[in-house]
Amino acid sequence: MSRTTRPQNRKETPERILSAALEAFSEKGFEGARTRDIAARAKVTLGVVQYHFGTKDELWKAVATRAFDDMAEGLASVVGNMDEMDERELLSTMIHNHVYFVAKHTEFIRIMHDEGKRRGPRMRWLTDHHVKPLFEKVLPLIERAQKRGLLLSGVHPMHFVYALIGAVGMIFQQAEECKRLTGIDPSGPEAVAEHARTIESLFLKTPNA
Amino acid sequence: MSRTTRPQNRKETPERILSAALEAFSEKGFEGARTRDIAARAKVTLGVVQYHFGTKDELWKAVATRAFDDMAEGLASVVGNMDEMDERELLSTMIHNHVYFVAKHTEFIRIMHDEGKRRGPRMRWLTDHHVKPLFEKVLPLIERAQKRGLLLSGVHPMHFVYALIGAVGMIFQQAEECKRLTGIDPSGPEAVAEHARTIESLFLKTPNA
DNA sequence: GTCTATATTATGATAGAC
DNA sequence: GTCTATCATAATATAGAC
Repeated sequence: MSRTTRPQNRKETPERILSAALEAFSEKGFEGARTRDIAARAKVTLGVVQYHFGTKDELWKAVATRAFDDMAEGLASVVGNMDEMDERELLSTMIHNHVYFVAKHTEFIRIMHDEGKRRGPRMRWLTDHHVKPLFEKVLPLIERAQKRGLLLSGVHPMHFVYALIGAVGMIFQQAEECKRLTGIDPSGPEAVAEHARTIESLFLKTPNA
Repeated sequence: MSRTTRPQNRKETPERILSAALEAFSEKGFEGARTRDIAARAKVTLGVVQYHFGTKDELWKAVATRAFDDMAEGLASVVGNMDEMDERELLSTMIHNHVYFVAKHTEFIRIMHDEGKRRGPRMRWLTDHHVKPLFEKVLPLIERAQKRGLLLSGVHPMHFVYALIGAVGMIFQQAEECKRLTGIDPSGPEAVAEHARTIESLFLKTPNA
């Protein structure tokens, strides 16, 4: 019905390539992913990928940017209407949202933690362009909540933040291992809900203490 | 003075190769690491690496086995003399030891979390040979401590365990990012101590509750 | 915009001299 | 046990036809 007659490939080519690249980079890492494979997943040839995105490195940056924007957007939407809820409720919502987001977008988290951990140009680029801006936005929220006794105080927020994102993400990052280890898929609906409860119990202080 | 006259290379060749490989795999991942580079770091040639360890895959397994054994050993030594301390003290010691271990052996943790997260033969091998046996040894300890109210109860131990190892390890796994982000080296002595305190406060319940 | 063909490079693995 | 030389393969990147 639309302008073209392609039957199933509703998405435009660059979008398909981006999705395919996200999958591939997430599954295999930057070095492990093959541009030919990405092209094949997107049902195009190598030349097309390079026509749209240039080098493998530029393709990776495009993928990382999209992944990060999606995550940051989720957080921002909550912070956006801060005024409508009390602070404890806000933090609880943020934690739950984030657990659900990470569970639903395992690939994103895997890419973040994949290159983010290595000394190298991609780690520097990712940190400078995406992680640092987000970190500096979240930091004051943490510090205020610490002062009000809603979060563990007496420690540098850095420790709290890394403990939190590690606690939230590890089970999903290691989802394949977890499945083989326990037989349970951590991304299943009950598991996600239980993980969110676990994280909230551990990290958000009970009001009546 | 010893049998040979090599000036600095006290360690035997296979041992040097193993150390070099641990470094390389940790920095670049399995695919990113180059056997030629590993050989160069160990001050030998490619042929020598292959003489001692065969294929790249076998070399990786040797590295992973050594890394895992080192970690498991630390835990076992604590559990070994359980009887001499009360349970709370035991858990506290385990947590602190583990934080210090991970901080000191960033490479180990990076390798574990690197292949452990991908579907593939290395993940399966690692899980079956190392992760699962350790997990099954730790599980009863967790469950008992949950029953006694020392750890968060009412959740499947799986969630607790992954939250804990994530909270402990993420800051060290992402050490390079953390340095660039905050200017602080999380593996420095003060940072490690503070992280251990953070983890204990978050995960080990206070006795007077 | 998409494809094929080619250039260039570099990998893991092998074979054999010393 | 260590080295060098080489093989077979496969990667990214490029150039140009359609």
